[in-house]
Amino acid sequence: MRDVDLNKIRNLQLFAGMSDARFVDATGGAFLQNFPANATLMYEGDPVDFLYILMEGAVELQGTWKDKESTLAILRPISTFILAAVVLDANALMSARTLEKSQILMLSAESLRRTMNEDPGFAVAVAQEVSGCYRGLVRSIKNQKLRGGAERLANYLLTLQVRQGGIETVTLPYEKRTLASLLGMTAENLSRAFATLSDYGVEVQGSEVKIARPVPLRRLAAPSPLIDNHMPPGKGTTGKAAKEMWPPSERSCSAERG
Amino acid sequence: MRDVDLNKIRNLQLFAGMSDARFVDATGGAFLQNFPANATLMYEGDPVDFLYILMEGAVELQGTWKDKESTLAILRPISTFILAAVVLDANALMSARTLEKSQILMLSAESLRRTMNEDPGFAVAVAQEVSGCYRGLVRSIKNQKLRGGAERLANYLLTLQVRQGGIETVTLPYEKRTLASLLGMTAENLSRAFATLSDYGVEVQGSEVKIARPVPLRRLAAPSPLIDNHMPPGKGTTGKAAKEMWPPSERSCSAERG
DNA sequence: AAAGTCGCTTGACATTTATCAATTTGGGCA
DNA sequence: TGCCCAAATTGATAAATGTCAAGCGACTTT
Repeated sequence: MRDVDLNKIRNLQLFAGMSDARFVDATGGAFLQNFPANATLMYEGDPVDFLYILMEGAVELQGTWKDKESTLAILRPISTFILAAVVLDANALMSARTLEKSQILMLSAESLRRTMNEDPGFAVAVAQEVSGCYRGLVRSIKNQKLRGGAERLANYLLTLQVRQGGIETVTLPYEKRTLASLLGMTAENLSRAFATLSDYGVEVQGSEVKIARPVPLRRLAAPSPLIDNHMPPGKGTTGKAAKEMWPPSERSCSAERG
Repeated sequence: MRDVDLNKIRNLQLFAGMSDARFVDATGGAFLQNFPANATLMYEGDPVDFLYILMEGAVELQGTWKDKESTLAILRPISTFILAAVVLDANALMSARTLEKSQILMLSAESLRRTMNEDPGFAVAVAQEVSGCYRGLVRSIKNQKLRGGAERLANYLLTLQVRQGGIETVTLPYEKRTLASLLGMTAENLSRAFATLSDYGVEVQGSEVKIARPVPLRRLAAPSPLIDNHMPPGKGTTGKAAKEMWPPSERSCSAERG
């Protein structure tokens, strides 16, 4: 295990408050693994022996039922995954596969559970990280149940725009069929949703999407901080918990209750 | 604060490993509140100052967007809610309202966060509880994205049957329009979904639903432990974490990978 | 008991989404 | 460069779901 790799995760919120000695102990059996694109890391139902931390590349979490499958989330570095299963020593509920060549750090689940019991700060950090993931899923369900296809796409584009620094032309970070599955629709319907958004100034060319008229697009999308996380880039790259702590909790929102 | 009430939550997994002294400290500012049916406890977007624990009654968690609303979960005693927001000191992402006359215990969020930092066992218990909630949401999203309306209803009925002890005739625990929203459909479509299931031996009379021919219904529903939690009643009433620890993690599920 | 309310159901219709088939596009590779 | 394959798009059609309106039935209120 190269020190340079461990140092990257040393800065994660998850390990922030930990003493060096305990960090070395917790990451003792860790190893860094390289995977090609489209490698399945784990099938849903599998027992979970490791916490995975994506260092480079991209990982898709998906669910399957009766020959159907759906993408539940797509992760970018640096992200942990299947943390909840590690905490509960339970089987995975989602499959995980790489979308690109990826570098993934694997930490012993058992060591981490032991460390949780020995290091109060670490247990708190884990609780925070899982809480962040939980809130991400709440957003995802609301997005899915309350919005139609074109609305989900419009909001996806606006969120992407924020994450890419607010520029006019955003770049889709993965294939359209993957995006379609993430947005809960077929590839065909994604094409049609893009066509619908052309009335709102969305111009597509390959993976480049120009948001020519943001105002009408925004009116259609109606993004909400209670569904969409528009955290600016660079603010919270150290975990899902940090993403959910932005913006700082505000008092008295009664004016917006409608 | 009556001791008899505190004793009920003393037995929760969440407070299991805690010393009596610290328990008294953590629950210091707690109070038990009675609410009528249809009382809104919290609007989405509100700052969260308390952890809520439902002692009696029923609570609906719902999300709103653009005049649409959807039920995300319905809780029965004894359940905590908005724990993730408490952990992160963030605003609520869901509204909460009572469906029936309810008794709810409210614990100071700040005290709990302090206790997490002081009591390692408690922090671990919180991490486990949130992990259980997280996995419940993963199941919910898979249910929503992978199944059609009639399939969701069929699985709901089968899960209900297990929870009510395996009897032939189950009782719907709340109004059909609420159930419809929970299942992600309109009340009209729920009626039609019940009509569809009549071909599979489902006979409805008011809130009584007779599952006359379980075998064909099961074939349609195709329940999966990776989506549906068929934990038998009485096994894990002490929190969402316990619900997710059942059944015990099994090694080698490769035969079922398909 | 009559009137009214509310939840549920049913039918007709509109909209959305999925499916199937046929091309077209575009990227990787010899 | 040109070939080849997978991805993306488009059209036609089917299935699922939502919407609107009417009616039924149980319950409450007066």
